[in-house]
Amino acid sequence: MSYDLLKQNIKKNLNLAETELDQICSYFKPKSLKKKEFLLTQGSICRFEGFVTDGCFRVFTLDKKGNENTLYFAAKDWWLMDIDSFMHQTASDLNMQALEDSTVLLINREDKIALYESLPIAEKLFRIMFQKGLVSSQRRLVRNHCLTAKERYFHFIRTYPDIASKLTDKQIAGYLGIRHEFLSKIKKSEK
Amino acid sequence: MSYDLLKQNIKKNLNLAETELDQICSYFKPKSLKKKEFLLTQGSICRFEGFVTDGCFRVFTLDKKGNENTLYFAAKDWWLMDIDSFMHQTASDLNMQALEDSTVLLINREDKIALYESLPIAEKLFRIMFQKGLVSSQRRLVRNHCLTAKERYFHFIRTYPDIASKLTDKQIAGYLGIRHEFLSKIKKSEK
DNA sequence: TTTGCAAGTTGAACTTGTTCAACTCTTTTG
DNA sequence: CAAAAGAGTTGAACAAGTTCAACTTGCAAA
Repeated sequence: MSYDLLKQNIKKNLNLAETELDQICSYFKPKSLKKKEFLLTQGSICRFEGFVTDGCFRVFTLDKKGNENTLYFAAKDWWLMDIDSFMHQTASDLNMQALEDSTVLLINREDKIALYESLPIAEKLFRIMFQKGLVSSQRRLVRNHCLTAKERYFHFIRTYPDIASKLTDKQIAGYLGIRHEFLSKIKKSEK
Repeated sequence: MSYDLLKQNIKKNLNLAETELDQICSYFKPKSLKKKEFLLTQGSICRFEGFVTDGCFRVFTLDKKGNENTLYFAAKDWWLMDIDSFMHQTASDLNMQALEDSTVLLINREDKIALYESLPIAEKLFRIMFQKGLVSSQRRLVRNHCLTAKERYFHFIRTYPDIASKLTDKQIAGYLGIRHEFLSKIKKSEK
């Protein structure tokens, strides 16, 4: 059952009682998407926070030059959200596209607020989750400055081999912040 | 009084009662540092979370090549912490140096845990704070990929003119992820 | 099966940013 | 005040990454 994966994920952050886990899960509704379908598009308002139970998503923005810049990938057991757009109900800068047939568990804004109110320990859970998210985002910032594109590429495929194997080189390049032609040259140079 | 600034900062995130604000503040102890003094050095364990009431800090890592990569600046009314090292009491990758004579309010780990236990709404407060921190970190990641060094420079000095004015070009370059010689050329090219 | 389209490769010319060294200008500090 | 150290500038050679165009390869749809 897909809620088990969500429960396991939560328990990695905070050890909650089974009833609390059930209560949290009760707010989440499953949704399936076909490959290439969008869960969110730039300009619209993000009305959910999501947890991937199957498949994989790509979260990216389109800049003025038309480049697709990937903020992160969300595979099975990862969270998926536009925090800012979800909290303030403002237009999102992000696109979320399924890279394969995928399923997510979604919670909407009213239910998220209700969850925080009915189960105050959920605040701690998400406090811990956002804390961890901030740590990894800051680490990535530092890596982007200290490492060359080649070093970042090998760091990525070593750290997330399972995700990397599902991606095209174009998608990986969009995450590394380089053009796919250059990634092709990187791969040729050291093999 | 310096606790007023902390209270105002907290209220920007969550509207708490005066007694709750007092309770939070009671855990924070002031500490003053002279210009160039370090609040934390790479390799040691971060035993505090801090809030700057006066002065300005630079939070950076030293990479293998000897480059100082600045993660962020923390001026008056900003928070200052190594989340990861503080939570897990592991060696920090960060250095925190006062750029001028400065004062911070510090809370240690035991007191932070006690705060969360005695005042559960503090979880919500920090959940919101970390959420906002994650949003701005992710925005910066995207900017670093979409914008050129020149664009990032002008974005920085326009967004944080008060902080930028306190910094040397070397320090700004360390934040932008470029060498200070190149920043010098950027400034010459468009003025 | 064929067609077509997206993914990946390659080369050449180009732009962005680095490196190093020499120099000037300020700011500390003894 | 003098001396030294740090901050900023400049130029020339270089390295990293981009752009564009042409080509190949793999894959999906009719």
